[in-house]
Amino acid sequence: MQDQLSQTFAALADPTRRALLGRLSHGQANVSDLARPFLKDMSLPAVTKHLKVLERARLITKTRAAQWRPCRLNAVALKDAAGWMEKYRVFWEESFDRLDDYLKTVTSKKHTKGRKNDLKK
Amino acid sequence: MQDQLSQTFAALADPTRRALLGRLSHGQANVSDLARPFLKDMSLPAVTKHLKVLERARLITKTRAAQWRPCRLNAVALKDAAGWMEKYRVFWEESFDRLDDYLKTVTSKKHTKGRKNDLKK
DNA sequence: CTTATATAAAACCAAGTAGTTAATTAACTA
DNA sequence: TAGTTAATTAACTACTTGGTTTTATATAAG
Repeated sequence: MQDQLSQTFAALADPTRRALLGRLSHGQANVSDLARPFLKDMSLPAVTKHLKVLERARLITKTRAAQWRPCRLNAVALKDAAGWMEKYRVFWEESFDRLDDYLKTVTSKKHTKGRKNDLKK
Repeated sequence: MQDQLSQTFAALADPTRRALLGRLSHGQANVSDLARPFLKDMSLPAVTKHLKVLERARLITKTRAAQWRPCRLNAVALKDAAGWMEKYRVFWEESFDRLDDYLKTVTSKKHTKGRKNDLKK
């Protein structure tokens, strides 16, 4: 993976990782705390790997305290991802706007060729 | 991939696919129109595959018109993804809030064991 | 009926992902 | 020093991804 935005979205494309972020939104935690809820489903190294993905995507930061590795949420990358999505907000904010936009698209493509199809709309 | 949200984020984790969505935000287009800007970098089947990823993630809808396949943006899945991110908005909205949150986390973990470490903060 | 156009499907490959178990490192504790 | 706890690393496997080239299908146009 190359660019930051792709890395962020890729890191979010996994329910385990999203749950880890959810846990960290309540406060910092070290690896075994974070892993505990998942140990019925997967091993500790699997969680460590997920954390490494989140760390490389700069969604969390890991520090050191004795043998523990406290992790904290880092929301900067989330901000960028949310910023990218903002451009599309207008497309879901009201469904009648989408219809309006659709009609504009159709008419701008067709208006040199007559308006037969307008009957249907 | 399993859940809708993961599928959405995974589909967004590629610059080509994000550019395709960007193009579709200006109006519907068929496959070869969409592919044109990318044909220096990759083949047409590659673009078709990207479109299929977007389609399975329900980010676009493909219809039929003669031998063309007009594609349109479908923002519902984007809405859900943006909705998920909303929970984290508070973590990037102002950096001093993050520091405040951090301090609350630290003190709630340590206040039963004395406050020796508070000197450092 | 033949040919050109638009798109999809098939078969393949290299690289990446998500998991495993086993071994290793590092720090505290007795 | 020996043992325990926390976490990482290594080696391996199965699956997925993103690309390729080649082949096929469907529609339109002569």
